[in-house]
Amino acid sequence: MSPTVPDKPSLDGLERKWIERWEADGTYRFDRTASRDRVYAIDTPPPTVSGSLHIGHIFSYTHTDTIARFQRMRGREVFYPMGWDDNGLPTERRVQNYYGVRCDASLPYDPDFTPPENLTSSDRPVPVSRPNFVELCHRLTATDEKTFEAVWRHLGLSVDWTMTYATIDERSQRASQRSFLRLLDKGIAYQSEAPTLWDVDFQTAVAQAELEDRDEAGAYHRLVFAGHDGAAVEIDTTRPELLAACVALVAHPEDDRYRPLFGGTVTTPLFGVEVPVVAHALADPDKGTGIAMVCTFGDLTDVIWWRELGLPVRAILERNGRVRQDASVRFGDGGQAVWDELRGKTVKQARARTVELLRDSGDLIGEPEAITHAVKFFEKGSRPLEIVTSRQWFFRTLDHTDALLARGAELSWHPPYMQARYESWVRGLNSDWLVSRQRFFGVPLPLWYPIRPDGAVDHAHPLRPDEGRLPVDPSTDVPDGYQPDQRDRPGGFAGDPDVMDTWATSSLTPQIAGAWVDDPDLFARVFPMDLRPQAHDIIRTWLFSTVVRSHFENDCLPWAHAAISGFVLDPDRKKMSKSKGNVVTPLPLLEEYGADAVRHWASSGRPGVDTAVDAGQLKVGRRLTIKVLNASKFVLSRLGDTQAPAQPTAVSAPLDRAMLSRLADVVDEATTAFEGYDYARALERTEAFFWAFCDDYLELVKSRAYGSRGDDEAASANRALALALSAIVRLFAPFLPYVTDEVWSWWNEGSVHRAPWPEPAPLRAAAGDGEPLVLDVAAAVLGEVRKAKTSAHTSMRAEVDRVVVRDTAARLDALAQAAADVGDAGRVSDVVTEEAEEFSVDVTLAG
RNA sequence: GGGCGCUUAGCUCAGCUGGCAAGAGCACCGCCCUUACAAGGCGGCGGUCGGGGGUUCGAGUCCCUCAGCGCCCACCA
Repeated sequence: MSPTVPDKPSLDGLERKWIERWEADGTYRFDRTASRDRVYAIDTPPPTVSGSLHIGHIFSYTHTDTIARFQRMRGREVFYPMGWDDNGLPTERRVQNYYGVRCDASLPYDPDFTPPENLTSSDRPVPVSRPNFVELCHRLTATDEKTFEAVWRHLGLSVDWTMTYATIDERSQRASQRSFLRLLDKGIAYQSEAPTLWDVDFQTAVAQAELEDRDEAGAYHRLVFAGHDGAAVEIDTTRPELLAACVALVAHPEDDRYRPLFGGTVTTPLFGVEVPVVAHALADPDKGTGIAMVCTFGDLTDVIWWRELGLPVRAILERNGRVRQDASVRFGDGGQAVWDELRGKTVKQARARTVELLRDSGDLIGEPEAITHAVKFFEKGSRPLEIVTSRQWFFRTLDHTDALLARGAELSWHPPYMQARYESWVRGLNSDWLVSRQRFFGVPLPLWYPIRPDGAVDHAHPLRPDEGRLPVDPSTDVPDGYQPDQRDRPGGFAGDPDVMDTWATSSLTPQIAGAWVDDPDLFARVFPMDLRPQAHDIIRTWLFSTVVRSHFENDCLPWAHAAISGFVLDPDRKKMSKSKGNVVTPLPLLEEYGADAVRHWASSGRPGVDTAVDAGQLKVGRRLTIKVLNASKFVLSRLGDTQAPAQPTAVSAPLDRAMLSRLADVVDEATTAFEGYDYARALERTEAFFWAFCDDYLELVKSRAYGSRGDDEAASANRALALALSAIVRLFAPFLPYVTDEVWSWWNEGSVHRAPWPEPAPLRAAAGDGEPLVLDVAAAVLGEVRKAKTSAHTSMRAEVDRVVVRDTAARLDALAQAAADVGDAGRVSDVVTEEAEEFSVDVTLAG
């Protein structure tokens, strides 16, 4: 094919052109007839669509895309779907704000409902039924997904856009519910009425994986408990408002100060309740006064003491975080009056009032001592978590930590040290995986419960659907053997009101994308997958939970490799956050620098390494893409001028052979790097070669390629240029998909992204005995000539009378093989050599 | 408290299994309209590779130790 090169190559319009072409040609379409060994399957992270795309998304998805493109060029059929994580709390919050509504599950469905218009921030949210609310969630996520897809296409992700899924769609719900029921059969899923961490604003239970410690201002309050015979016991507490929930005092069994009290009782201040003094090894003699107040429940240590010491429950907080109206406690003298003061108050208010009362009664010793301490929060929450007792569903993980650690060791981690995070998480697990949530927009737990004749719900005997009925919504669907009018009636049934945690569904992305059970043929071709790409912050959630599900469901790892990306930091290397206002949005960058340049920046961030947004680096990428365009134009213009020989010309000139030999090494290095998931190294090697190729080789060979040394010499140069350009464009293709496909199209049929990845062997064959030293010495001498011209303030076109090169015999031999090219490139009339120990050059300019 | 990572030119970072007379880009300074490229090219300035020990013919590269920064984990009255 004779090259067709534009006169003035430009980046303008390239992105639109190639986005359309790739779509029309189905360039990235997955061929599902490919056998498993030819398939490379990627478990793409489904981005949360309830928000805007973040530069961090651009960063890590680009990493994945370079690997996808490399594998495709290596001949693998790449299974590269895209999911949308639209299920869960973030969507609920966005829908509430966007439409100005609030879900009220007690309302009936209103088929004519339309959301309020012309919202102002002062409008109170409109209550809507759960089905109406879910409709709005679907409506908004559908438009959000379109926006996201447009950005991904702009970035040039080689996703197969015919294969998308959403974590709330029917297929995901079916997979999620099916897996839940199977885990129920295996005894992995179980329900339990137990104290769990609870967010009082979102009014839902929260799992260990969603916790976040935050440093909060607090205070130690020293309180006096009355012992027998007028003795007093002092304790320190940060939560005096829980005094009414106190069920015991606890100290270390070896603590001589308190040993005499064990087995006896003391009386709480204010409330006058008698509580036991008990011993437990977890009590730390060095903390506070060495003896602690156990409340139901102030923190997770309280839960342990309560459980292991068989203490009673005195719960005083409602699920909304306020003190209950009725205490389940019999108080001593005056206790009821104190309670009356506190009930209905928030934790904060109750704390303040309690302290006042304690001070008045003389039970507070000294003043509270201000401290800063870590407090557990729901990662999306704004108030500290409380602990309340509720019925929840769990998946057993604690019994399986050894197996899960073994799975972690089986997985190939890139970079390897990320495995340590997984291990420390698994080793630190302290509860089973809590999967039920008291929310609305999620996959429902596929269960109902019989209602006994006395009206009590019989949670111990859940009613389950056959798998063929899935997905089901127990709030509208009816269990087999029941009629709709038996819902919530004695002798009838009740639907489980809860939904599953978002991770309970997104942990099945390999099964969902691979159409587990629904399409066994596809599933067998793509599962277990090859790659899970993701950022390091969700190792404990998404990565861990996916390993758990695959372990139980398929008895294998879900993928062979995990490629962990770092974070994107702002230009000052600070973590980005909305509150700091330093979040960089990707679209302006894509528009200013172009997708290839943005991808170039992203690809320069090495696996797992946090990387700063860097305008300089983006400019470099922009410059590189323009350089690729221009260098290609030059090379192809040479090919166009030369009569294409029937047989490819041999590469005869030593300089050409040297360049090809060096290039073959680069191909080797880039290939090895990519195989090890180090896309950044592959890029760095390619780029370094390319700039040297342009600055040195092209300049050295230009004159000869134009025919200054005759046709045979020109043919060698042009053959080498053609081989090099073809390889270079393909090496860059995973990083710079737009400019490479543009350039490739100038002299090739078909997309470069379906072209074979370059092989070193043909380059080595063409290079023959090529000695890279020839290129090195020639470039070094040319550099000295340029330096001389620069310091003489003359043009690079200035003629040079004479150049004397002193160097070792070996290097002078190498130079001799390229002396004519050096002379032409430097416009040197006479190149003279003298053997010497050290390299040096004398340049005598003409005139 | 345990663990992981980082510390190389003013800035952002490469330097993989030890051989480097220490690299790139940006920034800075200077030169050049050179027929692929002036939204460019060429050249220059700039570092005792965080500190201290050790192994070695040889250490930015391996070992020990200390310090600073960042992150992960932890039952944090």
